[in-house]
Amino acid sequence: MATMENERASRFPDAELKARAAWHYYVEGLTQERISEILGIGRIKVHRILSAAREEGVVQFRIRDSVVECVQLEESLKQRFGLSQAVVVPSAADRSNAPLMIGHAAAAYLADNVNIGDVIALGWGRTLKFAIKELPRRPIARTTVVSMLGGLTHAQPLNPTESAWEFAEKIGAECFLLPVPVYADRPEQRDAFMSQRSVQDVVFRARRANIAVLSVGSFSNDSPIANYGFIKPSELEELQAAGAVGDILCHFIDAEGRPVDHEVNRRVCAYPLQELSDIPNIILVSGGQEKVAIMRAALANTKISVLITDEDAAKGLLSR
Amino acid sequence: MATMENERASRFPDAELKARAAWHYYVEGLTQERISEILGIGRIKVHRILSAAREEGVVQFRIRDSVVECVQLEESLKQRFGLSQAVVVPSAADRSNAPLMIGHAAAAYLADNVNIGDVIALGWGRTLKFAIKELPRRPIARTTVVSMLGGLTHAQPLNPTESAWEFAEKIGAECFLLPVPVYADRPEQRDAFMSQRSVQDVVFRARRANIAVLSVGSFSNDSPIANYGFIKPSELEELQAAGAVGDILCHFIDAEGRPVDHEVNRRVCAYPLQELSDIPNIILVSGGQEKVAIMRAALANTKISVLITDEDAAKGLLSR
DNA sequence: AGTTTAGCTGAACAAAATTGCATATCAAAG
DNA sequence: CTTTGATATGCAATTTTGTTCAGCTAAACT
Repeated sequence: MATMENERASRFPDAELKARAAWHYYVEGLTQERISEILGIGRIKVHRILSAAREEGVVQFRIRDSVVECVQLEESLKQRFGLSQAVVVPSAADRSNAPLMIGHAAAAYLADNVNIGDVIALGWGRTLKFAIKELPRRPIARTTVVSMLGGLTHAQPLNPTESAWEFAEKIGAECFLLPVPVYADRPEQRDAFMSQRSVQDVVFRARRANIAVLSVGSFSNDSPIANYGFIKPSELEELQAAGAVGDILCHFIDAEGRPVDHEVNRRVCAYPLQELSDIPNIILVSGGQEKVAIMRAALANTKISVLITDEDAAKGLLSR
Repeated sequence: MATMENERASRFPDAELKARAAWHYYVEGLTQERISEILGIGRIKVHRILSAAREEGVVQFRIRDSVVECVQLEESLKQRFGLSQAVVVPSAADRSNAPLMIGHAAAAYLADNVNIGDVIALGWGRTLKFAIKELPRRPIARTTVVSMLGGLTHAQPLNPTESAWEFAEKIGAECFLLPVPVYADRPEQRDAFMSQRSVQDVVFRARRANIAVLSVGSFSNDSPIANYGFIKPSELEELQAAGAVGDILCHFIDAEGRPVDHEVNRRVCAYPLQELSDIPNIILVSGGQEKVAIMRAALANTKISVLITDEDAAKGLLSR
């Protein structure tokens, strides 16, 4: 197996300093200058170390009180969509921060709800990436993480394989990956890939998962699926023309949640949509205005039991 | 029962705003000015709300990476004192912040280690107060908190009764208090108090606890036991002359951990020291240079199983 | 050696956060 | 309707934090 270059290495490899500085700054409440004296380093370096600590999730923030309005939305969502649980966070003021905020909440949820022995089937998306990043690194015995999606051929920072690996590493889980590209070049190749013994084995494990964590993608142009270029712009247009409102597990579906009839959906190497129902507890993590349509579609045709989202999306889902 | 004035009410009763502001500030990383626009309030008010949020523990900070040197100390402590677990945090740069730092760690420990059905016997101290304050408010089913100490007659911010109540409230536990003063005026009164049916009942419950959380006090002059004035300065001197190095559960003990022979120890209304051995899992939370002697004494004569402390104290305990 | 390059560093500046203080607001009491 | 006291607000001065940039060092390359 090739060397696993697990993201660019931190600029400050000295975890000791990061942790110490973070303690003094966040817990003890000292000023950065004071910390620089204590640690015997420059003030600016302290600042940079603290930034790195936040960046890497060495310090985590947890907001305890629930926001009243959000709690109401949670209740409405549970009722309307038959969820067992809903988490609604305040919407990010800055649109592009939505994944950050929702990911944060998802991390908190997962930290509290993954138990010994759980098998987690994992989807993919920017929001999930943030969730995984913020997950505390605490081993949970006999857990398993199984990726429901193939990988990207050229390693990208945002990659199903990478996400699953990182998740597994955080909770000390065994990790199973689909050793195939997300999209094969041709449908026949997809079938060939998927019928591989090793692939079938991983899909089988995913089917036995008790938790699925997944996200959905929209057609907005900052969507990774649009930008990474494994689907041609022309195909994206065709998909939309065919009624697709977005993707779930890289399958494009229409407003009713049904896969659209398009070649792309026959090239995808992923856990089959219709088999999601084998997984008892499906957690959908997604939010932001632009995701409302695809979220509604996903909710319509998949038995989601937990929804983690933001106010904007929650209101959008509940309107009309 | 008199009205329970549970600490001065927050200056900003609007939990909604606090939570929202905290999300935007800590999770999304917005500036206070930007938040003031979003929430439609003054910039300075945002600042004050955030302060209140920190103050009240609405936001919590968690530092994930362990500090290498601390981990080594933890190992040494476990070995040297036969502990099942040890937690060592960096020492506060500012001496007076030690309780804050250690309390933070204790809160994290308790949050992870209190389980459904646990019965927790609780001591008292500044460090414990901080620990309780930082504890996340999450109900844990069928838990019980039992105070091992009597209360202060004049309500003080730092009060065994208050601490137990707050702890119980945080985890949704039933709460049992010792309805007597910490120190009776005369030994005979102590005996009378302690033989009360209601008191015996609480002591009995404490004896059945599976977890005890306690701290120790030293003779340093910022120690609450010295300042609150229920022990006269002359008595404190006598105690020291008699060999006492500090107190555990308000019993004064010598360097070997044995109660000194002094009237004060016959006036204390608390769970009896020698019965601590009935509680299987005793967590000692304390730290700072000046506590080394009393901590060593406590460790010598009580089967502590978990020690939560700081670098200074850890080094002190391990030296010689 | 001479040159290039990447990585740090801190000085100087810009932005943001914090605090003390004066003023404004409001409700209860007169 | 006024007074009074408590509380809340914002201004301004100050401290702290964040950012940019130019210099420095040392390893890598020619």
